[in-house]
Amino acid sequence: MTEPAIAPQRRNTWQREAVRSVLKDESRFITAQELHRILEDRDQRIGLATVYRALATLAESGEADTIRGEDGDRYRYCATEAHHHHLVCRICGRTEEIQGRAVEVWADNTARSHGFTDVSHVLDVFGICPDCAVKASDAPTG
Amino acid sequence: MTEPAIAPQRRNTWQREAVRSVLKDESRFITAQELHRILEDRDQRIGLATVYRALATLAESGEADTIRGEDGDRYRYCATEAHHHHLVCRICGRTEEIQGRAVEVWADNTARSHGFTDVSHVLDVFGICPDCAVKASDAPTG
DNA sequence: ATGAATGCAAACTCTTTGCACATTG
DNA sequence: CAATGTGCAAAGAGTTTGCATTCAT
Repeated sequence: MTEPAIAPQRRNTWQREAVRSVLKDESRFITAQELHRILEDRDQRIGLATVYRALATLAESGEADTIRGEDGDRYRYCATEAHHHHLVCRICGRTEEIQGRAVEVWADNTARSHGFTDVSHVLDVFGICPDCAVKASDAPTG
Repeated sequence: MTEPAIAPQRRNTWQREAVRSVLKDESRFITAQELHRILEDRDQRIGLATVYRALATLAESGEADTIRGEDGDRYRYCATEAHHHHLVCRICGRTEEIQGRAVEVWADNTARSHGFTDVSHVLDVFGICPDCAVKASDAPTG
């Protein structure tokens, strides 16, 4: 089913480490371009293409999670190896990893009852985080 | 909170109706370009930009659902007005609308326990539908 | 009539790729 | 030293937009 795929060797370059580092510092999903700009602001000169490639590699190896935003793919460092979901702040983007055994079971059963097999699912929860809720109540009407 | 938004007027053009029609015939999420090609195959000459605009309008009004695929945004006609999720065949794309009260509650509670408010969520289930499962078992090894 | 919708092409944004050069193991 | 990774710029893919024209109301 899957390709013979000889596991490609991976070299440790400072670029790749820099990308990983930024990802670890962020608690939200960010785009390749955002990450690239962050590195430039730190005077870490790196090619945009390299950032794209590094992120793709990290995602492929499971070190990072991906979601598609309206402005492109977003990446986030994975704290948990295990299957999990995300609780994302609609305003600041801050993200927390959450789990829900019940949901896994529900998804599985529902799909099976429709005759589907090989079931998987995507689930993300959105809301406004405590910090942003406070700021919002402070904000003027306009 | 929301804009004053004077409800924009909508005119009934055959183009918009054609897009709606294709969408109703499909049981899967399709891209603007796919839909455009389907219309061309029917000798319905229509601008690609018009298809994009029509789909955006339908999505905005809630008549269609959207998801982002790797080849762009995909649309599907909404059978249910109410909140629902999708069970999508990973092979043929066929999609069924499903509901799960339990999941709604779980998402809400989980988010709240993390201090999040104004909660919403996105959930899609993927699998292989009965038809495709059969075809797969028929298929040769290579 | 009159303004919303269409069609076309140009413009845009995000992402990928070809290739020469630099690096890692 | 051989395979990988990097950087840059050009190419791709999907989507949006400006504008003159057409059409629904």
